[in-house]
Amino acid sequence: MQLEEAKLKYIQTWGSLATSWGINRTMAQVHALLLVSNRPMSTEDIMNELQISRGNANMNVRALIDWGIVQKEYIVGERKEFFSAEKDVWELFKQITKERKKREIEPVLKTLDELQTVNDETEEGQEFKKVLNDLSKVTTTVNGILEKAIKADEHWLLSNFTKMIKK
Amino acid sequence: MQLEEAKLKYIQTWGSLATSWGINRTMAQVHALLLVSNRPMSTEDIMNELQISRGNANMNVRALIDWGIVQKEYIVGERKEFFSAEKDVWELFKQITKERKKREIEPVLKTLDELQTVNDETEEGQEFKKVLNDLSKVTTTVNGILEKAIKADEHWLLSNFTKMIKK
DNA sequence: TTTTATTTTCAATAATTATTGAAAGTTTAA
DNA sequence: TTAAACTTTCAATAATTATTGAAAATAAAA
Repeated sequence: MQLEEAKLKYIQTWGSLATSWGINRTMAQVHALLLVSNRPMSTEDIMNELQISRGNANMNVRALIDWGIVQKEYIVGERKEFFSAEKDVWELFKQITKERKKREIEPVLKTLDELQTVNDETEEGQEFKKVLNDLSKVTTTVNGILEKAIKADEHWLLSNFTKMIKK
Repeated sequence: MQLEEAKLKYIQTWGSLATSWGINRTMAQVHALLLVSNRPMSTEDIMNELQISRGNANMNVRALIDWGIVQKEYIVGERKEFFSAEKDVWELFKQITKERKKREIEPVLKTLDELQTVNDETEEGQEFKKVLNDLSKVTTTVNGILEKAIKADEHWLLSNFTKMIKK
């Protein structure tokens, strides 16, 4: 397979995985493009490569910057802005995890906590509380795993975790 | 807060979390409904509670059964089918993880492997391979964590993992 | 200044995904 | 059998989400 073909396929693959996890396809593709590119790209470059509109390119690049996984780069003698992506994929994974944890999981934990205050002594009420409680426990556990993964470094994760779970 | 109100809020919360992770909102709501219900429910019950059509209720119940997190129940003297959800939320989390791993992550790993065969000795080609390789490593690691989490029991996860990461 | 290059915004539109509802299919009971 | 109860399917439609493109805003150069 040729390099260009492989890059395209990679961009597509990444785009569809993202889609099935609720991430905008273009956003994932822009990111993949910056990841495999060996030089910073301008909005125009991105538009051309992915065949998308200026508005779309701009919005998604901004979103990626918001997520902290794409940076602006200034090139001397150029007026345009250029963009590049963190090449360390583990770092990228951590960033994404961190953001989604904050944006999506933590608010749910908060709501679950609030719901715990329901005052109902019937059997049904008690069962509901039990489900809520279980759910909070699992959500907290998952949140904790993500939290630790974010703080851990790659080496730790690959070695210690593997060692421990094989024990 | 009253029990019924709390249940509704719970169903909504679950529905929107699901949506942001690429899971159909109704599917999550049907599941939440079965989870908080203390008795098996028929398609009609589900239709009424969630105010959705018969087709929608049917399709989503089937999907949940496919995912292995909802079971059919037969009630003596009743001709209709009834449904109930696994009340053990950790079990539920494991099932979902297992399915999504199989359906979504593993195919990506396969594609990434294929792309590794790209034959390009330029610097650009080598960099691309490096990105691919990093990505495979992270994806494999995540896949591994999920794998082990699926096999581990809740107790293990809550105790050993926490212990280890605090070390 | 004024002009030109560049970025951002957002209403209109397109694409995708979810839902309905009625017809067809299936199962059980009379 | 036949009829009634129930389930499944799927084309049509609605709802949601993504994308365009041109106008407005901003920044740099003349």
